[in-house]
Amino acid sequence: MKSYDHKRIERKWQARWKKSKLYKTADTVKGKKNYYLLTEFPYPSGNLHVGHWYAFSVPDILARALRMQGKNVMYPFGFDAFGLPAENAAIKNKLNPRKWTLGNIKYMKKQITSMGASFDWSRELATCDPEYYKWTQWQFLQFFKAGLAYRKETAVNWCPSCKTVLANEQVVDGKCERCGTEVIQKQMLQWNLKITDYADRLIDDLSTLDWPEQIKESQKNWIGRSEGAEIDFRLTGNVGDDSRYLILHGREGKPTSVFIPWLKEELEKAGHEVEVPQLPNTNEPNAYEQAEYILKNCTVDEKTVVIGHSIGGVTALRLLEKGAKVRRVILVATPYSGRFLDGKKRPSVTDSVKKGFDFETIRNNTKSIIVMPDVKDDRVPFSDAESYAQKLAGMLVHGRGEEKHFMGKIEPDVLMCLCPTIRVFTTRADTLFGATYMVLSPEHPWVRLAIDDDHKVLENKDEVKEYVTAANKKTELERLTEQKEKTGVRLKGVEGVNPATGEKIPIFVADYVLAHYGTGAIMAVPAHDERDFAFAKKFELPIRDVISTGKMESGVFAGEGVLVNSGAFNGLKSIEAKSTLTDKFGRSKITYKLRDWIVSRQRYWGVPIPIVHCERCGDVAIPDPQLPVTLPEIKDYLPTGDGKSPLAKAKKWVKVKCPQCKGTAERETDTLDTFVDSSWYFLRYADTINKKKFADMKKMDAWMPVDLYSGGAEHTTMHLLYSRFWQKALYDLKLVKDSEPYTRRMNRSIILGPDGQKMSKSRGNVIDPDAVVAKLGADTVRMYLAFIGPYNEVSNYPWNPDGVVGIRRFLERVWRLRDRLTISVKKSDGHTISNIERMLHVTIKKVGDDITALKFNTAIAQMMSFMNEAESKGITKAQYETLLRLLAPFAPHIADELWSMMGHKKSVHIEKWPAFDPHKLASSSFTIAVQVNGKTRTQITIPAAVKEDAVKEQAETAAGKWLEGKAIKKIIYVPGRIVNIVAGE
RNA sequence: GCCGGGAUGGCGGAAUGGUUUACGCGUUCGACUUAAGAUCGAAUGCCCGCAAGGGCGUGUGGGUUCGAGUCCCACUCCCGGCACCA
Repeated sequence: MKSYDHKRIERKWQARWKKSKLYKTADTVKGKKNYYLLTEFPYPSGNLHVGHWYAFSVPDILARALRMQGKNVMYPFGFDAFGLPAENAAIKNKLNPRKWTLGNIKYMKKQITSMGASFDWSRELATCDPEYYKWTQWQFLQFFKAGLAYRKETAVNWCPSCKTVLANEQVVDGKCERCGTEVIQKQMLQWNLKITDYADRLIDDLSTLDWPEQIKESQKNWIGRSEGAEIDFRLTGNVGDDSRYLILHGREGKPTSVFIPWLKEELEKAGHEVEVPQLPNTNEPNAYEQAEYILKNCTVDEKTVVIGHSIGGVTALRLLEKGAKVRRVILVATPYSGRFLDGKKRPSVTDSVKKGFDFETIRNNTKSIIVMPDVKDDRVPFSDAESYAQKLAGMLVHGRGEEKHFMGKIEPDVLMCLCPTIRVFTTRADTLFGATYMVLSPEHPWVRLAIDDDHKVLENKDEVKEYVTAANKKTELERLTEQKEKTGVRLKGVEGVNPATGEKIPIFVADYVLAHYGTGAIMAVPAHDERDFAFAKKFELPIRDVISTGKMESGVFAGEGVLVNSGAFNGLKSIEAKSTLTDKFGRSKITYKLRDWIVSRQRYWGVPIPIVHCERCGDVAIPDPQLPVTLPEIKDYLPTGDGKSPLAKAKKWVKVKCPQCKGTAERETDTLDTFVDSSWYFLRYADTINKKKFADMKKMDAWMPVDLYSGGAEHTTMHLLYSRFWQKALYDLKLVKDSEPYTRRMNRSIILGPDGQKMSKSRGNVIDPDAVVAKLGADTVRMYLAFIGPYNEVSNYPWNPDGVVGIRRFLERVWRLRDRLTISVKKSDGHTISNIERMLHVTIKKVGDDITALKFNTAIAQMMSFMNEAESKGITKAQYETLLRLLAPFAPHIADELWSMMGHKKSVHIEKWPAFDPHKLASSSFTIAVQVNGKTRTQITIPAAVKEDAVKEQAETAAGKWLEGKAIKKIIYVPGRIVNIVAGE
């Protein structure tokens, strides 16, 4: 007969499957359950490597097996087509990124076809297709309208080589993940997504998922939730102790609104006089009227600090305009120019707002102005605060509201701005008695305030300023690596008050305290914190042990202890002391390491952010009918270098009419991070062709959540976290029905070169799959990759060129076996099952079980064992055909060829998966081990039906040699396994 | 430092508390061949022994058990995540 010609066979069957549309998946099939098998879609780099084969052809085994087992399986394919390489190629070789990408996709599709994978190509997608990114933009705008997308000036990771902003996840060891260049810090206005709002749910919902523990742990670490306490430390010294305070509430407010009662109490506790008037006409406030009212009814003098919340801040400014002279003005979540982020106007307030201010008079009538917007405010645009701070020559403080727009009952940032208090975060409230000094980060708002303040708060302002300026120049990494010694400067003229002991303690600014974590300020407990200890040693600060460790030597860091050994809490356990002290002096607080997701990229080849910047209306969403905002064609893809995207060069495109006021405006020129594109592609697969929605709800319902998602371990804290966030955000907007996208996830291993090293051109150890396929066939390559190790565990497997040959041999043996099939002979006794029939049923069971468990390697091993037996004993036509059906998912081409050679007209891939007969699994007799005192000595063969006593007797006889001179104490018989004779002297 | 995962022949790996090393590769011997390759058959954990057989073997040390790769305790090393995160 013909020999196994893989080239002919693979070409033939790939063409037939395509022609008969064998893998086109309907959304519903009567009587079949849907199963959504997803593998991470690739970037169209232009060439298929072994990793792609491993990623796509091995899960195809599962897809095919589940189909034969009666599931309606969707196994889709697409391309993550936006991103840097296309642009780099464009810059380097003067190619159009679109043409380059589309060319690569075309070529790769051809290569992928050679895998013989059962992809449903009718659902193919590419993220650079306007029909796709129209919906990326649309979803982004839903988030924008819901306040989940916002623009903020942030210190961002900037790659000087790629000339773009990088997400934290793209910075590895302080270097650009892509090009290895040292990343620097740069202040830029960036689009952010509020993933931090979802931190708790992203952690808590992990428990509902069938994911490997390793991935869950990684995500938890990344989010970094830690439960601790915030404790307020009052300041004393040159902090304007004789100030009196006038608090002006906002629209629809009163003296008991929001944080006002709390703030009043806190200020009075510190010994200040506080006045909170009830302003007139709060429903439709008129700032002029309110200012008049204050002048008439309240005390306003040069010791007065005026605090205006929201529209109350406008009143404060009008007050100064009218000539009131005050010590300081603090605008909390103010001012706003009469428009809101949602685009709605509130006409009743615009009169007294819009009129424009006499900024000069205001500046002259106060010694300082602080503008403190809430960085997470979703009502008042942050940019308003920036421009007002500039016009007022005021200090801009990036505040953080407990509630958006500073609407919380307690707003510590407001109190901090007024000087008397610094709030610290600690997980060790039990060590409060040991806090002997405080440290603020160089970026701490109060430090910025103090060095800019007209008042003489600090006695060594210049020294502090110098330190802060130097620290700001460095990146976090530089601070860490450049200096092993702790540095810092004491803030002279102010002291903190330890709320537990009442003692006055020094305050330092030092860069070992991080600005973005907790409150950016700490209470230092040198006896129980290594870092504080090092700092205290250097600056000769007191070290007080408040936890009895028994190990404490004078001046030596004591580490963690058990019992609190201080004043009122003597003998209390740490945990008890923690909660007691937290309740008494602070409040419990949860912090996260996770930061918001910066999504803007100063790059051409990405999704344009569908926003228009209008002088009058601010940031305005592009209306739905105008979507998608398509990428304009440009000539030069190089970034401008000043932080702007190459899109800024498309002048005609940039200039638009504001959709709201129809005046001239400019388009946003940044594009979206490609992780945005991939945050929802799995939803689109459910309904790739939909022109009215990103996907039809019913169709998504048919497929989502994904049953199994296979992908690379490198996406654990990036794509996997982002897409979970995206799904939850869509869920909250009622756009999808599930709050989690993937039920089961597995991370895939990496295929190394034959030398055990990562494949790379420079090492010369790259395996070209096309070459191996040409030589040995796609079936061999697929099956070898499945055989190399368990698929559901992360490891690194070297490609063994000899090992591949082993699989090819196996397939050749299956091919040749067809010529040696025996004729079925009925056993005369009719009861006993032939050994080969028994083994076939064992194989059916094991192959099925192992595929479901993603242990393709042992499934293949079982088929090999069966083949070994089949070759020596011979098998019947029916048994052979059963083997072909088991082989079909693994080696689809050869299986279909042999199946048709057996005389079948239809493809083996639409056959039913063979069922095993449980009665046929058991052997009629078996060999068991005989142990003496737990050591295996010999074996006996016994019939299946034999009684226990007979087995024991037989074992005793067989083991006689090892029992000489010993008394048998006990015999343990485990049916089918062992007999253990326990004997002694 | 904290958290998670792991360590089994020459190699990739199997193994519900029950014959350690299935399956494949490699190696050795044999058959076929002028020869090589391919193919087929046999052997293959280590040590001692002509053999029968014996001893030792799943990172290290202990424990539980009739019996431990598997369960418990302590440790070593490797991989992954986080990390001046208070």
